[in-house]
Amino acid sequence: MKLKPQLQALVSNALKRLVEENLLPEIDLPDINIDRTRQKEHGDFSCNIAMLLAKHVRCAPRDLAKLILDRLSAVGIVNKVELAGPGFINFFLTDEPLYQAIRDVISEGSEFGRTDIGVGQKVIVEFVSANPTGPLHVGHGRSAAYGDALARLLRAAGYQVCTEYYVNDAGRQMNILAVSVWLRYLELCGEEMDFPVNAYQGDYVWDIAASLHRSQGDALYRKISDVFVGVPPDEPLGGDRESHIDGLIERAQKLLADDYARVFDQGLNEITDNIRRDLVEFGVEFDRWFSERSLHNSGEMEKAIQTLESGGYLYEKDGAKWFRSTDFGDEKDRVIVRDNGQSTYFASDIAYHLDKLDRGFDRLIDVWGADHHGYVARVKAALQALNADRDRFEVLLVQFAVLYRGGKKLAMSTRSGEFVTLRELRSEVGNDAARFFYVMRKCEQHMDFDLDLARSRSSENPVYYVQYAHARICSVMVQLSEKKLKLANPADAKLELLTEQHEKDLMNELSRYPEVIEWAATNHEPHQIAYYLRELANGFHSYYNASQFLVEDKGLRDARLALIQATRQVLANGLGLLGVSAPESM
RNA sequence: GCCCCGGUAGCUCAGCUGGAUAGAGCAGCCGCCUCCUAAGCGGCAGGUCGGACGUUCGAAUCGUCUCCGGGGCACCA
Repeated sequence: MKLKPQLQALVSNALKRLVEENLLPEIDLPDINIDRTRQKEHGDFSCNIAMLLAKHVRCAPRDLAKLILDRLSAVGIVNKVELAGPGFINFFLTDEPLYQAIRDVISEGSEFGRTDIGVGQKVIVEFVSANPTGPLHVGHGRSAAYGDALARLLRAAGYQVCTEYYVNDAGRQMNILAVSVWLRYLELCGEEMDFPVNAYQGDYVWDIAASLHRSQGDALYRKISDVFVGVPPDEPLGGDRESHIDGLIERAQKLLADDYARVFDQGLNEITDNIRRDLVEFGVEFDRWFSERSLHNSGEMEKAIQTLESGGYLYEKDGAKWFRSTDFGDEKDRVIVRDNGQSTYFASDIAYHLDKLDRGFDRLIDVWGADHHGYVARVKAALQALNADRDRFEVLLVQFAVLYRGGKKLAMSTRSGEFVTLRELRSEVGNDAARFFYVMRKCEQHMDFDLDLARSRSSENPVYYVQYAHARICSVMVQLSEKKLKLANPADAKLELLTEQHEKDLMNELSRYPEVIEWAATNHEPHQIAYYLRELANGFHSYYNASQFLVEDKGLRDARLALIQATRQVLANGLGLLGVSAPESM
């Protein structure tokens, strides 16, 4: 059984006795905090309940602590209890829980650390969901690494987790991509033009146009003079970039008619495939890719709008249909159907989140880029209007990652095609370093991503530190067999032979792992795992430097090997949660 | 102007929902390989926790104000 709940029960029982003895009034007891201590002199765990209650019962904290302390019943794992400082109750434990941790790791293996706080709860985690208008860049990479680690963490905490990528395969941006592809295609056919400012400029557009040209030949060719007929001028000619590109979309749809879908789908499919491959190579696989278009086709979009309409939450203004989101705390009302009859992205977003709720998820978690924070209020507003519990919906905003190379900041912009892609990052620094670096920072923290540091295969690089600990342990086991020695069943090891301080410290770290998972999962903070792993690795490296594992004494040797085997297991489990490999040699 | 995020050691960041003397990595300095991988270990040095006021027995943590940096405020996605 877990340690903290045991100690909580102990304190809780003592408080009940005080109430029975009329030394404490019957009040609502606050949660009893049991914390790991920072310093050894304070024992293993401490409780601050006396200080929290002192004021309510008008009693000096230390006096109250003494009363509680005197009523704590004796429990096997508690060696000693002390009253300390302004009123802390400090628990000193026996070594038994430490040994138990090792036995647990050995018997549970890759399952060690799992907790049950999420059992029975279905949660969907949506992340990345980048528009299929270009390759993933390093910003998406952070969302991918974070979202994936979060999903793994929630699973480890017992939640039933579904991961999903929402594909924006409808809407204006996709039309802009289609036009960009088609214009490049026309250029491949020999036409010349001023490429629109607002079109996608990246080289990948050429690639898509080229494959279109290979498969379709000149079938999609139209005279360039026809294309630009009646289209408002582009920005460089004194016009407006938005109306210019919208005009081109209209012309393309008219001139290509049914063939427009070919161009559109070529762009969509090629980029989506590319994104999917990128993510798979990065170690991120989604349970489902959810198509925005499917919401249009299934009628869910229309249904969502209807529901809002009949609830009286919509009104017409300037030819558009508005949602009264200000009624639910948003700053201003939002358009959901434009005056040209097109529904907005917001409209499909409402339908999408409604769909998630219909699928029976208890909690919806969305991981968005920080630049989307303005959308949180309106989506919550919509869900509330539709009688959904808005608190079941949670958005985690991932702040930007800024790349540095040679101490210089790298500029990025999707539209202009100037960005570092996730693929480039991975090939430069490797998957492991990329994922570890991404996940080392809490998501709401702006991140400076130092490429030189991530790339360096040296001691400066934090990811190797943890991996090295794992590899070192594997290497010890290799040495063991080279010496023709064998480890008996580690479960039978005489752990009481582990008396050195480094050994106790390391065992203590191992016993802490399930608590770290629980904390990290409830707070959606995978970075806690990264920090924990660093501390665990540090505990091991110190031990390694101080003691020899492969000693003559078989009993001691087996005990030490059981300890480092357990350490290896927990390192592997933790790295696995972050999507980082645990190499057997380096 | 309004909203979100950040401001902690030279640099990059943790800091367990308000606790005991604020931590780590890197950079700097000093030590440690006849010994299971030195991608390691130990030590030294380094901080007005942006600032002010407030709440509290107790504040890096909570509240208000303020300064600085990033982002967002579309009939774009």
